[in-house]
Amino acid sequence: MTQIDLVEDRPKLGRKRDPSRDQDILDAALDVLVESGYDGMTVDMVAARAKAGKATLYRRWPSKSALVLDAVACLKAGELDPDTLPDTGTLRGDLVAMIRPPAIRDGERKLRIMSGMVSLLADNPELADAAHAALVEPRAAVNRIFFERAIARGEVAPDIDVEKLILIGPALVSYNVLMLQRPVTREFLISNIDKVILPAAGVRPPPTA
Amino acid sequence: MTQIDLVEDRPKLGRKRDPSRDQDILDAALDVLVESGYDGMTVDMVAARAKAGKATLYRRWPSKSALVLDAVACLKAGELDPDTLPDTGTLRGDLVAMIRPPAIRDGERKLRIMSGMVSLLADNPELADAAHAALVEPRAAVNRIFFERAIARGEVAPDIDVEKLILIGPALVSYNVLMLQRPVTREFLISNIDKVILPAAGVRPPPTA
Amino acid sequence: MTQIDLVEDRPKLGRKRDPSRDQDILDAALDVLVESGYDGMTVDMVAARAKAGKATLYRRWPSKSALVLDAVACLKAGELDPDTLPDTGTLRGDLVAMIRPPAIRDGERKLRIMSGMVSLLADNPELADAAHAALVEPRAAVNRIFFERAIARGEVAPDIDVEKLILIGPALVSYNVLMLQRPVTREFLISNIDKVILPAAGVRPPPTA
Amino acid sequence: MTQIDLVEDRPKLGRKRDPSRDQDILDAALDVLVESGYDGMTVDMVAARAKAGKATLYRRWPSKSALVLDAVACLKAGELDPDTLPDTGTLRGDLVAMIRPPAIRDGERKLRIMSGMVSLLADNPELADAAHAALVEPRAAVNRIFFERAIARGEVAPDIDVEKLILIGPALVSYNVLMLQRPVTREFLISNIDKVILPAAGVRPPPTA
DNA sequence: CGATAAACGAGACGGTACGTCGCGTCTTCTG
DNA sequence: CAGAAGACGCGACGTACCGTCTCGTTTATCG
Repeated sequence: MTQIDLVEDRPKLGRKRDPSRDQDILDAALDVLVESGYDGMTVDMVAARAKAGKATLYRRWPSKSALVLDAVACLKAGELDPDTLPDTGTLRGDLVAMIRPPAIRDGERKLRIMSGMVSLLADNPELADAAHAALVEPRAAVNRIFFERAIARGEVAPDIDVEKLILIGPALVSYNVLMLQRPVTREFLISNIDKVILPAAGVRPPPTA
Repeated sequence: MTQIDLVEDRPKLGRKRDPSRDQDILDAALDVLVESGYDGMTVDMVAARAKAGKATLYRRWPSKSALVLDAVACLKAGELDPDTLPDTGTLRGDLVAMIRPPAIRDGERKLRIMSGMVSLLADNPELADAAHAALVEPRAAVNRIFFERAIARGEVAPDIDVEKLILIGPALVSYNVLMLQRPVTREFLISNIDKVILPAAGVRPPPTA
Repeated sequence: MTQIDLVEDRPKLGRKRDPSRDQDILDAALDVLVESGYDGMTVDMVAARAKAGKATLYRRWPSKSALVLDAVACLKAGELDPDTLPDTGTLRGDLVAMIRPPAIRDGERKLRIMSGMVSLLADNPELADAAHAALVEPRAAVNRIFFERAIARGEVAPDIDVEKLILIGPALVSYNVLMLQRPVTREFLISNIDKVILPAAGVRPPPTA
Repeated sequence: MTQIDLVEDRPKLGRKRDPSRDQDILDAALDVLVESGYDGMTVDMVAARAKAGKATLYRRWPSKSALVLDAVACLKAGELDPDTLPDTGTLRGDLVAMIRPPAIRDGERKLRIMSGMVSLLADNPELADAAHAALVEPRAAVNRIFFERAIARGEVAPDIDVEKLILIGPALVSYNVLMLQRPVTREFLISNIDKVILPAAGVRPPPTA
């Protein structure tokens, strides 16, 4: 992702890079990142945890920040499997069904990981793309499916701005976690749905909300 | 803001702190911050730019992050003067009237400055409060005024969650700038108002939108 | 010695270098050098032993080798005090009187220390001068005194090449220790005097030798 | 020399070692050694220069130092051929006849090469032996022949310490080159003969010296 | 003659030391 | 005494080298 391969048809002499080292190192980097935070993380820590030499790391990534970003990019959990998505018959039902403790924890973890890297994104546009594809897009894709189902059902108008609506939730959560340092609770997520997302989608929330 | 004064009644012996140095240093810090980013910024850079010694900086702020945060906190432009706020008679009119190129640029600059500090917030709750008070609250307060006017006018229902609504805009903008690295355009801000904020407030947007 | 001072009349602002650190560091360097040898010695070891930061070392010496050489240059023991020199009345007596176990051990130690640095001398002529002044010259000066006394006594001809004669002993010892890795014994030193130095000086050695 | 063959009766399967690589590598090692000095030399440099892989080097020599020592050991020029030795009829004539510009240059080159390895000798006694056999002994052997001739001629007493006398010259030269970093000149070598070696041998030097 | 075992060039690997740079503190001198 | 200048202890960074291991290829001997 971050290392650009310029070679065309080099005869590939010499020992090949062991691809399994990549994953070992990325795993180690994630572990250390979660435990120590970006600033507290050390390249030597990662190398030691992965039982690798520092040169092996720097042969693959040009800097600590590139390594960390790649590690985060590989976080994409498998929650986006369309077969396991809930299908409750209503947009609200689907959105609420996605609120599960494991998902909350996973999202909060991702966000805290991201927090150390926001400053890196400004200098590396392509890294921002990678982070987006890895962290944002999977969750947005789930929402996109829900909205498309709702449009097919006639539950929401077909001319709504789906791309904007699917980002409202992530945006509100990110803002609360990163900027306001508030925890993510089920109530907060449900109020986001009922008070912002559904109205924006033109859906009347249930009277109890 | 961040520097806590523990002294009570020190006889203030010797030379007194030159208060003008504070502003010089903060200005220098902002300059360097904007030019080099948080990670690229050095305390020595700031001291040299302000023609100050490092000890003078550390006598006033306990760390680089505190200094930077204070510098950012001083960015709060005077736009929140209630007398200069637009009053167009409609909620949408007020919100749209706040979209002015200088404000956009200023906000975008603040956010990019903030980007380097997101990681600091996680470790320093009080810094998070300070950042919130300095950067988020002023803009939120303006929105709060608009919403309260709209409630007084009967334009929106009095039971809406004002505190949540006033943060939708900042959240969407932050997310787009920091996470997605997208520029802030007038169209984007207006679509936020018409497609998210106003529906969430229960106000029917104009048919042209 | 190794750090060349280019300044002329700089106003000497800021904190001064603590000269006592120089000695602490040199002492630590010598300790580590003797314990671990040149190749086994680490800059971090020296810094840790001296309770100094690596930057403090590198502020004073441009490299590990320069530091080590300076440390060795400071080895000059005070054995060359003219007042404590033996004066036996004969050249041979004086030379033999200098053969004392402590001096042998000290000389052997110096040589072993030097062994790690011979390669450094080739690249740094001025360092070679320093090493010579510190390690060779003191011993040579003692010999010079003995020969001048002998000349004054009429024991040796006044036209002998004193500068060459005073180096025969050090040269033979160095060669045996460094090249041949042989130990320095009293017998070896005495045979040097009787079989090489005295004949070269035109003095008939005693019949027992 | 340095590589010890432990095999007994291995069926010598597979491809055999190409003996020509040995010399290529040693030549490359010497080139790099002379150009860069011992510390500046890298194993990769040698391998690249010899168009060999590092494994090929390490299959033949256990370490960089062993390789270098072997390379130096192969420097032994053919000057020790007894048939080509001068035979002038006097000890001084023979010794002086060995002073030829090519020999001076060769000796100086050897010594500078040796300078990088002195530190290795302390840790590797067997390497010291090898170095001695390769670099010292050939020259000493020539001197030994000269002295034995002189004894046979009755020019010197038969009870002199030949083994010590033959090392005076090498010792003085080594000391001047390695320690004092002085060049080797014809005058220096002749004065060694006339002022040190011949007196030590009990031979009266010519009155002109 | 084909299989097999080892040597070969190339270069990735784990490890370790180097020399640099940044942070936050301490020291010296000047106003 | 505050303040500018800068040295200090500490520790992470990114580089370079050593000696080993792994590729794919070449070469010699064995079955």
